Amino acid sequence: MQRPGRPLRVHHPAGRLRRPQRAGPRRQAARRPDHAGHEARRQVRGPHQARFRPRRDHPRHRPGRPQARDRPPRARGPSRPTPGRRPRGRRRGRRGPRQARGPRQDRRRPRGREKGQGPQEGQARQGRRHRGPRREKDRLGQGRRQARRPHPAAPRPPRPRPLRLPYTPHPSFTTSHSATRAPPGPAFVPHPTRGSATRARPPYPPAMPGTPVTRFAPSPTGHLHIGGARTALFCWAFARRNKGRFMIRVEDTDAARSSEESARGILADLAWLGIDNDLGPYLDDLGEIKERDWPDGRVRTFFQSRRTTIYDQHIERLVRAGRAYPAFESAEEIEAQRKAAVARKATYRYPRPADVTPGEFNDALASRWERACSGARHVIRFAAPAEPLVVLDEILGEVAIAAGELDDFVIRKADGLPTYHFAVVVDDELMGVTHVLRAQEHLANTPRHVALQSAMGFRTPVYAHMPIIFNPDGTKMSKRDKAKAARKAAKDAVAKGAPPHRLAADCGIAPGDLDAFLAGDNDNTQTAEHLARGMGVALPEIEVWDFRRNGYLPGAIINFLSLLGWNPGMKQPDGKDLEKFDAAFLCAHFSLDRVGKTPSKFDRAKLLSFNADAIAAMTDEGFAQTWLAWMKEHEPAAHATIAALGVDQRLALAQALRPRAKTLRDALRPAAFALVGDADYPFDPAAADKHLRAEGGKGLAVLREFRAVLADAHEWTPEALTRTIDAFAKQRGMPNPGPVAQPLRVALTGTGVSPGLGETLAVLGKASALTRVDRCLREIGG
RNA sequence: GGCCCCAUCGUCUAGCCUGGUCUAGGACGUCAGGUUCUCAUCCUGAAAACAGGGGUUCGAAUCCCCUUGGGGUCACCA
Repeated sequence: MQRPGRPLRVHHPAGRLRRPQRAGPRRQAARRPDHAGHEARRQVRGPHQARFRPRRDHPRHRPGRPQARDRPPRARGPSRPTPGRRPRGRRRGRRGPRQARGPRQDRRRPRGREKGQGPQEGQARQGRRHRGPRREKDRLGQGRRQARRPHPAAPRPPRPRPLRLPYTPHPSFTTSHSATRAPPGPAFVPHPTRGSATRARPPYPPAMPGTPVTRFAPSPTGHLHIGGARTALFCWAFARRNKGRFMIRVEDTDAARSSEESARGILADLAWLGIDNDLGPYLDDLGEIKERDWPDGRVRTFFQSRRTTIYDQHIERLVRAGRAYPAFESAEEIEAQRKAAVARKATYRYPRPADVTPGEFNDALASRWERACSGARHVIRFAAPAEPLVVLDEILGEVAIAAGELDDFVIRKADGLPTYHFAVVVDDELMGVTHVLRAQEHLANTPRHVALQSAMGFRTPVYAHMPIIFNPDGTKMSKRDKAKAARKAAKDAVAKGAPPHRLAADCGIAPGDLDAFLAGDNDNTQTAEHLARGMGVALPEIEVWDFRRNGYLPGAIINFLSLLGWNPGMKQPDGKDLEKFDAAFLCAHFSLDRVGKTPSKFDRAKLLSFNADAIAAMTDEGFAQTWLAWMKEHEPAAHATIAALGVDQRLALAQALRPRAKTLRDALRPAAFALVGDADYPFDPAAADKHLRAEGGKGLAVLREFRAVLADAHEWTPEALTRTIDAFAKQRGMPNPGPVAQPLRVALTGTGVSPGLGETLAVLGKASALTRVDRCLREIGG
């Protein structure tokens, strides 16, 4: 057991991977009362005692701290040892050889120790001179930190020790679990999307024992959120960069909201992005979910809902160790208490029952356990530790949480399923996860996890909390945004006089569902989408699926997402910042120490620009292929028409469309002329007036003349046709081809806007082009 | 409200760790020109930021403190 008042230190499974204690955690430094006091302490305190200075040393907690103006003069000069600095801003406090200053000599000291009592005079100075090399290339985003060793003369800091519990771990913790329902299946089957060429030689060197294992753990309650995709991407890139393994685990412990269909969709989106996993579920060629385990088959299934037996064993272990207990209050009772607390502006914390003594499986707990086992409805709560917790975060630095902030949270719900906190901790341990990269919204959960790990004797993985992605307006990007947008559109429509029952019928929604949705009773995404489709309203793109459907390229999304919170920090030969790169580049260069702390807003305009550039970078052939494949999935009718075109025509179309398409869906609009029959498009009256009828039908006359030229053309390619138009204009003494091009454009497409005429003619083919011109001359020319 | 995190152009960011080379660089967007058969692409240019205050220093975007602002989290959701 930890001594009270002493922070629980996290420790890492693989000692060599573990970063040494940071010397410059922002917060600890911030607690320094002032330079003078600091200076004195720096001189006299040995490194190790300093490490356990509890946070009560914060200046705010210490009365009568000296003010700045009371400071004595300080030593000057460039060689003056710099006091621990407060890291600020991006990356501050996470780079540089801080550790070598001597481990935290100026930050932590045991409670009660006063200035001037430390034995190691001058230690800090020495430590500083023995800094590790600068900016050395880091693996695991930690290399720089590894270089920061304490000075050899410095006493070794005490090793963080795992908490011991009065039990031996259940054999199931390290071996296979026959109780789980997972099919046996082969261990480590090759990834289907890697293709046969790479099957013989894996694209990534084989993972060695002790290499990092990251995981992406989605909850299958809907599509893959774009923020989730970023998390998955960084986890994946980190694993690839460090020759580790990337795992997917399905957190489906919310029985009411989880579905296998969602899991399938998320897996498909991940595969579409090109994020492949070495461990956990994947989709096979038939779209069936398969799982890939460690070679020794230790996990069996990565679906948490199938692992309840395992969680139950750990729950019992915890209860018998007196670190968890059954509680019998109903959810309603708790809710009432919480509301009451909120009403009197107090923070609600679950009050630990008087008969529960942490660490003791006494009679009271035994009878609670018996009552629970005999079927009484209950939850299991964790007896949270009373001591303060400190969590090391690769991105944020050190995050401390005061004692008593944690209450006895629920670890197993009344339905018998574990809560997120518990399942995560158990599975990260059992599945061999070494690095947890997740969104910053989980930061506040981390102390719970660390406390749980300590209580269970588990290792603590390396944590890295990534900045959150927001909407441009600063609100959190959420699936609810879709519901909000749809609700607003629908309410507007109703306000303008559309009867709700008509709206529901038009959109294919049950009237009751619509009422509930409009009233804000639920944020059902499906209802929102039906509504949007029925009303022809575009919903905000929030999920990967939205971007996929709207014709974004996975490469552009990967590139854009990478830049949300990370950047390579490299220049191009022309001196500009490097920001266009592919997934392979990311896998080669990703590191945690270039991940920022600042939340970012999701700028669709920039993503659109990235997508347009990605399309511009394709070949015409590649574009034609990708576009066709996209249409087949999302616009089958258009696909049928375009697929019927000849190869040359398709290529001409690609050539025409590619420069003016920002997305694959975008290409549909300029392609409209090719999607209609020769007699099926109307002539835009305004365009016809302007380009054909104006000035006494000048345009019509030119068109009539050019029709003859067209009829004589034998080389029917975009380039040749463009030359024909130019030559015709020149011959007629026109300053530019406009006077012939615009009438022709209206004739061929019905509008004044279309791709280049060479391409347009080539796509249509000679017969179709002449038919269209004739029809125009007939209908407009009379 | 408690606890925690964050702070450079409108947005994404470089620079910060290791203070001077920063009259702060790039990208997206915006605006103004130009090329072009329309639209789009493309080219050139411009406007645009170190949140505020204090401290340390010969010198602060950079180190320290405070304030302010933004965000996260406080579930039998994950």
